[in-house]
Amino acid sequence: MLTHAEENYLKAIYKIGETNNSAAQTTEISVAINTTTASVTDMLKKLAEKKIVHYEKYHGVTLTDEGLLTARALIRKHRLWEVFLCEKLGYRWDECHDMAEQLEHIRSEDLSERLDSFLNYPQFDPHGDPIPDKNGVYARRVQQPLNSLQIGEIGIVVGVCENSSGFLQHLSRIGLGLGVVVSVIEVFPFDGSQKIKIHDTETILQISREV
Amino acid sequence: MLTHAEENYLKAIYKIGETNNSAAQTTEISVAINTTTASVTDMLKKLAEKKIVHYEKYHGVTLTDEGLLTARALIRKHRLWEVFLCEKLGYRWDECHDMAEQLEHIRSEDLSERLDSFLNYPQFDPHGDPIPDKNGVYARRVQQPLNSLQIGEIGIVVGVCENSSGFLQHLSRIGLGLGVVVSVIEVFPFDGSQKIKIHDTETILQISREV
DNA sequence: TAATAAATTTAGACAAGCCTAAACTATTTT
DNA sequence: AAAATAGTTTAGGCTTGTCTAAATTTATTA
Repeated sequence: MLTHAEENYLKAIYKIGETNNSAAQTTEISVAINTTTASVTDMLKKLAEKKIVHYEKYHGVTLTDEGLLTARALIRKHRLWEVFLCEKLGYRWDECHDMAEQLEHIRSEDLSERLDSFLNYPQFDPHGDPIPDKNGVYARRVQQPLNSLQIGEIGIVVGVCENSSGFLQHLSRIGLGLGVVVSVIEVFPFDGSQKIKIHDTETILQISREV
Repeated sequence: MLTHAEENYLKAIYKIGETNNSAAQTTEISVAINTTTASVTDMLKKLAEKKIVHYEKYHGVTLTDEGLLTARALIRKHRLWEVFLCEKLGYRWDECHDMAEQLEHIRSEDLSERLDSFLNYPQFDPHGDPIPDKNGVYARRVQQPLNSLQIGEIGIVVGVCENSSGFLQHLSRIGLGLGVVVSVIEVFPFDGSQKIKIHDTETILQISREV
C-alpha cells in the first residue's frame, strides 16, 4: 500500500516516462512534484525498496510492472473523477483538476468500477485525455488530422500543419487554439467540412488539414 | 486550514460533546480516534493554539464557535458523500462509511454545495442521520412514535415502549431491530396501520406504539 | 583528456503525528 | 482527610516527508 506522497511521485514518474519515452530524471520529478531533488532521491530509494520502480543511482527511474499498473489505476481514478466533477457537478474542466488530484487517492476496493459504470464508461476525461479501463488499457491517443475523425469522436488540437500567420489567426479567432478539445458533431460529405463542438460554443469550419 | 488528523479529532470532539452534552475528555477522544491519550493531549494543545477548541488541562475540551462550524461542515460533507455512494453508486449503507470518512477531507470551495444540489438536497444520510445545511443547521432528530411519522418521513428505531418478549420477538422476526432505518410509505386511515419500508424489504405492520 | 558545469546524492535537521514509560492531578474510597 | 485508583500530562523517541548545504558523479567543452 502506498502513501499519498508515494502515489504522487508514481504518477509524476509515469507521466515523464510516457512523454519522454525514457527514464525519469531526478530533476524532472522534482519540478513536477515541486520539491527539492534531495527529497526526490529519498523517495526514489523508498519506491525502489517497494519494487515500484527500477532505480539506478544517477540514471533516473523507470516503473516496474507493478508500478505501471498502479500508476494507470491512479490515472484512471483521476480522470473518472474529473468526468464526474464536470458532467455531474457542473464544474468547468479547468476547475476540477485540484479536486481530482485529491479524489484519486481515495482508497476502496471497487470505487473506480462503480464510478466508471455510473458515468457510463467514458472513454475520455474533460480534457480529452483517454481513461484507462480497469486493466490499465486505454486508447492510445494518436495525432491524426481533424478531418479523419468520425462523428462523435473527440480530439485535442495539438498542432497544425499549415503555418501561414493568416491561417493561425483565423484559428485563434474562432477559438481553435492549442489544447482545445473538440468533438465532431457532423460531417458534410459534400465538401468534407465538419460541424465541431468546441467545449462551449458551436462552430462550423471547412479546414484543409489539422492535427 | 486543518490537517486531516486535526479534522478527525474535531469530528470526534463534536460527536462526544453532542451525545454527552458536556466537555469531551481525553480518554473518550482517544477511544474514538483509536490513539493513546498522550497523542490526544498533544493534539488538544495544537487545536487550542488554533482556536478550534477551549482546552483546560485535566478538564477536557469544548469547541469554539469556529470549531463548531467546521465540525458541522465536516459532518455535512461526510453525510452527503454517504448519500452519493449509496444512491448513485449502489453501495450498501454499511459499506460506505470508510469511503465517506476519506471523502469528507476533500478540500474545495463549494464541493458540498454542488454535491448537495446534485443529490437533490437530501435531509438524511443512508443511516437516517440528518444532514446539516450549508449554515450548519439541521433537523434535530427527536424521538417520536413511529405512528406519528408522516408519509415519506424517515426514522430510526431507537427503542420500543412495550417490552413483552412476544412483542419484541415479533419485531425482530419482521426485521425491526434497534437501529433499523424505516420510512413510511403509506398510512391506512382505517386502522392507522402503516406500510413502511425497511431499507431492503417491504413489510406492512399494524403497531400499537414504537419510538 | 583535463577542466568545468550540471545533475545527483549524502548528511544533518525539522515539523507532524504517533508511541511508551514515567510523573502528575483529580476523584473516590475507607 | 489520607490512601488508592482513575485519568491526564510530560518527556523522550520514532517515522514520514520535507528542507539546506556539502560532497560526489556524470556530462560537456575546450
